Amino acid sequence: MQIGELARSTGVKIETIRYYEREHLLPLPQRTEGNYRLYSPRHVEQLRFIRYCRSLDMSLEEVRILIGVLDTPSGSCLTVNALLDEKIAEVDARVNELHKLQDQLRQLRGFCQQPDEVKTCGILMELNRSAGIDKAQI
Amino acid sequence: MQIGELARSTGVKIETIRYYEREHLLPLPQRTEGNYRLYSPRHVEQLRFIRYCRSLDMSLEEVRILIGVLDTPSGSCLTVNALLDEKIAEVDARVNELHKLQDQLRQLRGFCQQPDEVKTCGILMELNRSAGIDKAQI
DNA sequence: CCTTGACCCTGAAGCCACTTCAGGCTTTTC
DNA sequence: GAAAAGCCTGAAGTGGCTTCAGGGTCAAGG
Repeated sequence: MQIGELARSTGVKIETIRYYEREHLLPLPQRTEGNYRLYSPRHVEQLRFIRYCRSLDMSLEEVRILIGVLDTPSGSCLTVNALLDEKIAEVDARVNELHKLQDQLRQLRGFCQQPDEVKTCGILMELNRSAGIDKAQI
Repeated sequence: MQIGELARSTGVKIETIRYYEREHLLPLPQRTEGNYRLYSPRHVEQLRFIRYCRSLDMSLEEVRILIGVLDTPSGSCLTVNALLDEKIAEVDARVNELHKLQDQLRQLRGFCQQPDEVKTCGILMELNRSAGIDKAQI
């Protein structure tokens, strides 16, 4: 299976596949006589694993760790549990931040209901005001 | 006011201030004979404005747009309203994504309550399984 | 007068996870 | 035999900074 087919069957761009190879996240594939990459089902599996982890917001470094763990089947999975706990905490924190951000943005939006002149636009006035007192608040 | 004082009084790193200057987000400051940057209260104000916008998750490009709008006080603020509406939609979308992510991560975490051997770890098994059927699901 | 230390300067490179680009080779199809 | 589709490499670009190397400036103390 050539790189194009791998790309189509996983939905991952060709350039990204080559990038993962450079980053040692995918094992080196065989090559044809014409120097084209040749992939095995094993590669498909590992690429899907990487993408699924990425869809769970893991960094490539974290994926690298997981792949390392998978490669020593008799070891313990403590690392995996810790990694996941940390990730959960990160996402929770980010959600809380974004909730606050939503409030602020909606409040700000309320300051200008219809298009105004710049100099009297409530949003811009509020942005300037908040920037000014920002330090005092914190 | 030299760059160090500006940094202290706004909580922005010196290197970041110089970076904003390179990016034309801050006007060029005067210089002393010894080539030190000299800032005015106007610079303090604008730097605070930038940081406040950044704290609202705006990109530097968006901040650049807002600064441009502010510099033409007699224009309309339609751009500002549109920008903010878009930003609100983005944040809402991101929050929804993260909520789904939270569910997935917590469910995954449930697959391995106590440290296991790698080959029987529920998390790793589930990661592999989900990666495999991922495409079929979508 | 000289040195120490705090402060400042520039330009370049590093970070992450890719994406894009330039320039060229291989294989298939007409 | 020529065009089109597919593949190759290495380098540079993205955003929003941060870090680094290698200097120059300035006030205070000995």
